[in-house]
Amino acid sequence: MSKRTRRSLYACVQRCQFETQRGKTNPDPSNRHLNAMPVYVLSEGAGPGTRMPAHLTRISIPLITTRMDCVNKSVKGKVICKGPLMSLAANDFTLKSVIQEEESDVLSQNMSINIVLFGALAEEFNQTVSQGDVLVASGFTVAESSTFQDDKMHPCNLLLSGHNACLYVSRLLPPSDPISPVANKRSTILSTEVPRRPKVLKYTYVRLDDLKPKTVVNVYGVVVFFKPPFKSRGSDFCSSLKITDQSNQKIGCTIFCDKIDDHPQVFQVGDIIRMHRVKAQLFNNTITLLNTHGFSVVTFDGAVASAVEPRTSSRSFHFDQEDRRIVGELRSWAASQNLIPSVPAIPLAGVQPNSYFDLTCQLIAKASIDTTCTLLRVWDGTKCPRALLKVIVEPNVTEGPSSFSKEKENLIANVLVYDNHVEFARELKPGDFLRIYNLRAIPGSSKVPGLTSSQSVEVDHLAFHLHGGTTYGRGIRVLPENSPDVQELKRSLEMFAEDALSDSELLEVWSTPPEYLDEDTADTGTERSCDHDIRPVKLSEVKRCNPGQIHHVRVQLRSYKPRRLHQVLKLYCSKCSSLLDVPDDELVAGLFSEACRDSGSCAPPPWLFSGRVNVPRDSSGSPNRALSIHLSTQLMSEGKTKELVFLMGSTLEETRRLAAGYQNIVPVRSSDSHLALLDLSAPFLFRGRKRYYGCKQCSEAAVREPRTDGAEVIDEKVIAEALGVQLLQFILLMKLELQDATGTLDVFLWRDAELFFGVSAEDAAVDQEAQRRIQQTMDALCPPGGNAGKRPWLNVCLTAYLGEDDDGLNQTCYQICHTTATRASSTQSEPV
DNA sequence: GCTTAGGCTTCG
Repeated sequence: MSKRTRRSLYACVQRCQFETQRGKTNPDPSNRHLNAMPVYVLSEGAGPGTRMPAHLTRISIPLITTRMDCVNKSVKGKVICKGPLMSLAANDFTLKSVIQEEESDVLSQNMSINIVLFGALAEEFNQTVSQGDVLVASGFTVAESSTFQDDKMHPCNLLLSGHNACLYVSRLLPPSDPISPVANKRSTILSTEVPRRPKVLKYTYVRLDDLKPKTVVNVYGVVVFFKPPFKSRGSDFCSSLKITDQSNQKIGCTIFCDKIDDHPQVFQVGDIIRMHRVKAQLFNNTITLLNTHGFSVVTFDGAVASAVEPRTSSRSFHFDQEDRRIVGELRSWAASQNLIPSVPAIPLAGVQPNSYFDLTCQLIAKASIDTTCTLLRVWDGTKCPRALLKVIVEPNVTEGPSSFSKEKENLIANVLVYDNHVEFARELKPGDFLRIYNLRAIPGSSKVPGLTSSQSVEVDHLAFHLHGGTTYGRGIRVLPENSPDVQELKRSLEMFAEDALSDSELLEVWSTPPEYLDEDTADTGTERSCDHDIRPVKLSEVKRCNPGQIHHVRVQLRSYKPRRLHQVLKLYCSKCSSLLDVPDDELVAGLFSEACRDSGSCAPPPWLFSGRVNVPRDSSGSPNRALSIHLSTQLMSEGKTKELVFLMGSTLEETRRLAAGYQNIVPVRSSDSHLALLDLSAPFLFRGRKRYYGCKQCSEAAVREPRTDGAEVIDEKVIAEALGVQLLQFILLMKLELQDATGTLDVFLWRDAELFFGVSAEDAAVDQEAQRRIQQTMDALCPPGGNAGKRPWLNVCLTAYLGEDDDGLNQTCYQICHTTATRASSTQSEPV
């Protein structure tokens, strides 16, 4: 923007304020052109809100209705369309524009709305507002949209005219103009208006080859070795670390703190660590670092692609763009140095006998065997191909459930922890997520306490031992709920959620301890299923806390989005974390007909047998077509002709019909005379009514033969792996507005959405019953058109975490976890 | 308030 335009805008603001001061109210629309109605242009770079009147309550565009009370309400959106200034009469104008609510994470219909401006406001809007600007409107009225039938946009229009109408406009500062007058002006305002702002501390970090003995410094480094906190002979826990940086110096660090929470949250080699106030000291002629008074530590995941999320128990810590930069540089440097171990974490399914490995798992139950040995019963959702050691213990010494279904029993590993780890294990609770470091898999071990004589003759089983001592970083860490590893683990454990919900044994693990249940549970719509030992707090208190904490709240559901429940369903890539809408049938059908066009002749690979199949007719009597199919000769020889076919030249509808007769259908096309998969926007696999999608970014898709190893079930995972497809996961994503006496809070429901609804996202994609259940749950928690009195009170567990807003700035986000909607008793048609 | 550990497998 030029200086000149800006001056005129400021003039406009002043003039508008002048008009406001005169306090004229002019309800007569014929006079509206006489008034200059305010278009306030806010400081560039700052969002609207910086100088917005505090009495305005923002209302979300999808929630606008003609029945709403518009007094003191505001609406915010980006100008996505600006119509021409139209003349109604001499000196009277109107202008139509479309604004859209900017919600990148939650999409809903009705995110855009027409706004119609009249009189001088239309003129000013025409002169000062551009497409792309973000504006906040207030003093509007709501009318039915006459164009709703045609544009399908929003059933309402916003009308802005008269004295009360007001627009606040903001636009971003062009990055190429860093010393523009506005930028200068802003900084002047800041320094004069806020002179007592606390001085921003600037931390300096010493490179690891620049450490001088007896100095107290701040350092950054990449962890190349660590021992999780262990009890020292003194009064503290001790963490032992070795870190390095671009100087390639490797420096040992020893941290003593009496609380484990204050120790560095290092979970794996490659993590990035920042320490403030550590002392360099000579020991054996080598520099080591020790924590000193005022010590603080923050750690980060070391993966180049992961979010820069500080891990700390500190309630306040300094973290800015400079830190972000340093972490990024250390990550890329570490990646180039191969510092991150090639075998990061091994699931139970991948354990090799006689190996040492780190296991990420959930503790299901534990039992003391004797003073030097404790049994931890854990699972990670994968099945170890070897028979596992069985340990029999008395039910009365077991904490957590003592018996399980056969299916689950097969997934449970018995871990025996010895000596110093026994004390640590005492603090663990069933349900905890753990990483056990340097666990050893021992084949055929027979001399185990608690073994029955009949089992001791079994020699082909694997035993897991955590030997005494701390060498090689041996130990156990409780992983925080928000760690990506835990989230991934939970996703795999959720595969067994159906068992879990019906298993009485899990109720033992998960049920809320009775002392924390509220008295009036009759009216609650949700139940917490976590075992956090914390008291419920008010939303205002939640907002005052730093991210990284868990809160229990008692709230009502004020609103939610998206309102259209099919939009709740998303596709998620666990590798690159991208989130996609599920493609609609029209788009998919288009991709199929496009693929039909290039289904010319091609030479299939030798492992495929080619044939033709007749498509079952549909009721409309469409022509009977024969399509090319290809079957794996290996599977054919095993008589499994229905298990997997590659189908060419079919329409979406035909594929859908054929899917009734084949377990797995992979649609293919001809590309440069060889077989290829369709564009990955289309499902790469049809399994009955279920469709599976792959990530475009993370897949290297090609038609390859699945390794089936005889008995193995051919499912979407086996096929995705064979085809080089990174399988996208169905997830449910919603944004809920919670409310209690102290205010409202926007929270996400995502990670535990399946638990919340008792419905799997995959089922929600195909099963009307599952969809109905989600709808009924939301209707029960937030009755449509109902008043606040009808909304049940909900007991909710919230996790606060650090996320990034659209501008890459840190923002505290909230997520509902460990919470289940109770089967609504208020809805009549609830299935049993 | 002071000390603790200061890597480097394996009894069970």
